[in-house]
Amino acid sequence: MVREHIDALRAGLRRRGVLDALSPTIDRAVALDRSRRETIQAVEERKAARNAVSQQVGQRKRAGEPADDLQQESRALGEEIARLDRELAETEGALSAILLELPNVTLDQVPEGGEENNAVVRTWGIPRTDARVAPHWDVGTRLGLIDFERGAKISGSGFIVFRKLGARLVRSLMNLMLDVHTRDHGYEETWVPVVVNRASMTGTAQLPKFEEDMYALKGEDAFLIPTAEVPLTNLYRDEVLPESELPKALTAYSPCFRREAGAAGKDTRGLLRVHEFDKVELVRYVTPETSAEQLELLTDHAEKILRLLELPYRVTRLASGDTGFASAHTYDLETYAPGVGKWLEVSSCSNFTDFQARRANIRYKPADGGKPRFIHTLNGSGLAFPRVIASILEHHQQDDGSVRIPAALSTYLGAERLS
RNA sequence: GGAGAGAUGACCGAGAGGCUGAAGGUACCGGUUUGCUAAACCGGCAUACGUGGAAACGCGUAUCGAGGGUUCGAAUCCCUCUCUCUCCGCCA
Repeated sequence: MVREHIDALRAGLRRRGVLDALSPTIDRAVALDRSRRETIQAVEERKAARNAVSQQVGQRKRAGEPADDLQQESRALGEEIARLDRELAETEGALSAILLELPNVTLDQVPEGGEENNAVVRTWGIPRTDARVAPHWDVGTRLGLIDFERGAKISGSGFIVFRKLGARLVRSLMNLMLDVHTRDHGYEETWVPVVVNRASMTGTAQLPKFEEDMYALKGEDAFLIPTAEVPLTNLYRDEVLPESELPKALTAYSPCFRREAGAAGKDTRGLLRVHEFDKVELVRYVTPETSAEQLELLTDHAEKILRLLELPYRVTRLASGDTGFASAHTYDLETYAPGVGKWLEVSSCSNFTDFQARRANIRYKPADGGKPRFIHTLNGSGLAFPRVIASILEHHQQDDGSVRIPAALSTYLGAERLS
């Protein structure tokens, strides 16, 4: 597959700005692929010969004739086959290891270059610019909604305890988001395990590249999910779906676990970067022809939540170099938090094209009866809670220090104001 | 956690070292025929990789849960693992 698209792959890597680093790797993959095919030919030739000889042995035995010479010949072939098979396994192992290290190729509308080329495609609402807004950790603590100290005590820094209306706020966000996505946007509600096996982590491409970023279970080859994308996308791993079931839209609430190794000191204050957080995730399984428009749809579903929460936001199209490893096209949704004076990423909506589908082997049977094809997968947060909470506590903060709760949320929370 | 049973094509289900890519049936597709909310008969009906070919298709290899082993030869024998079912234990 890579063999036929080698030029597209090189161009894609160049747009990400990683071609120079990965060029030798590609050369190696091409060489391994050639070697693989040569070895296959050699080994299959010998297997064909062995099969023929073994047939003759069987015939002679049935006829009561000795077959020692043929058995000798076959044994010799068998030894060669064993040697070539080992060689083949090594080559294929090396090749697939390389292929797992190669990122997805971004789509044409994605700008080249790094972060500096990210482009805001639209905005909604008006960010507050007054300097009188307190940061969310102050408000949250003062109103008794968040207990940072005890979270750190029982679990470590980056683990949050929500209390009273703060805890209820978390539950309200979950209900609001799930209700909107299932009722208004047609997603199937699911509830998934937060522990998954290695195959699932590989299927959505968290592995092998990002193993150090995740929590692994001791004594088992299992991990805590960094996002519900993992169980939701792996739900149909190794399956063939009828085209009539597409697009298939799934949503799930889940806690998400991230070690955030190497992120110490960067945006870590308060709720901005925590090790365990809650999120409602959106996943879509679609046909290749529709994935571009489906990304627009999914992104709008996520934006809808921000509008209901009356939080100003902007949508950014990530440049190639800033687009995630597995993604071909990503929109980031950021809401403005005036207390910390930052745009907070609350959702990342991506089209993975067939990148995950190849790894997870998810296909669909075309309605016209053709051969199964890889589907395209998309996902996005709809939304991640902590930064949304930070934004609510800051953007909706009143002069008297209380926090106004927008109407869509107050029905769930049972309160129109936090004070 | 302990004991036992099992895993074969879309599905059901045979096979118990070579003649099995795999009987038979169901479903599905094409055809014939009987004139009718259908039956009978005939034919077709896996995937992947490699290779040849413009293509139709041909050839080779692999695949009977997964991986290893025994053997000239494994769906069939041995080992490990995974999953399912039954019983016991434990538990929200």
